[in-house]
Amino acid sequence: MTTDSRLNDTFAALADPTRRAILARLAGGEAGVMELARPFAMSQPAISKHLKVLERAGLVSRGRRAQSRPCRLQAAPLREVAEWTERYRRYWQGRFRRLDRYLGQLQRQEKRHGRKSAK
Amino acid sequence: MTTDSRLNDTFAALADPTRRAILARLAGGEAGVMELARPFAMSQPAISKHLKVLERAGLVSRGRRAQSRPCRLQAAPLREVAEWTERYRRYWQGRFRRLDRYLGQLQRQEKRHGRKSAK
DNA sequence: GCAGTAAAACACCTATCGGTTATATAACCA
DNA sequence: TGGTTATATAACCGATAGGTGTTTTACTGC
Repeated sequence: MTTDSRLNDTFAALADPTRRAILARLAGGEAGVMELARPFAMSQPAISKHLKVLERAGLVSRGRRAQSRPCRLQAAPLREVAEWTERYRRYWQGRFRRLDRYLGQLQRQEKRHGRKSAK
Repeated sequence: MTTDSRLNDTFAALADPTRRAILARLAGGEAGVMELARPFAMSQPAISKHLKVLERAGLVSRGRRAQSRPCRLQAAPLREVAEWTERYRRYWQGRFRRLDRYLGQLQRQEKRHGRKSAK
């Protein structure tokens, strides 16, 4: 498993709002499937599937505690996401002013004699 | 468009290695579709589709320059990703030692009188 | 052993994804 | 005009994602 292929799974897992909400909930402590499912208008099997996706991505791990199989957050893959994103930080920060001005210029040109207003 | 729904598109766009490679290439400066397609064993329409996904996510914008429609990186959505990820930083860093010990304990218990070895 | 409960597994459906080939469009050049 | 180049669009395809309802499995407590 390369970092790159792990990023595939991680990003894919994070692309669903239900799954992000589950992670947010788990940030407050471990929880069982029923408990995780409660806030959602969704069946228990659906939540189990989401959990499996999160588990494959290494974002949650599971234990056993009576009949419950509590999930807990595993944040390591998020570190990889943060590291990947970091490489682009300078592009959204105020550096590259010269480039920004140039690009802004292009954009204005485009607007001026370009698209006739998309809806 | 809420931040949350934008994150859906952004994460989904980033979940594909071809698209991440395109972004990496664009970090070095703008490029046309043909140029972006060259390194991949993939047809030009496939690349155009990937670009449309990136464009919908606001990660690239496009100009016009003779017959070419040069793409350039728009990093703003990546900032949102970074900000979202940041909320979990403490979970992958060395803090929460107390919690970690507790969880490790649970895990050991689980191993001791748990699953009879899964395959 | 039996009843109850949490979760998983199974079978199924539909929509979307990621690719293809073929064709259309748009801008430039002769 | 007609040809060339760059890109987009359309139609199609197989695989997978994300749901559903129903059925098992695994554990607990009597």
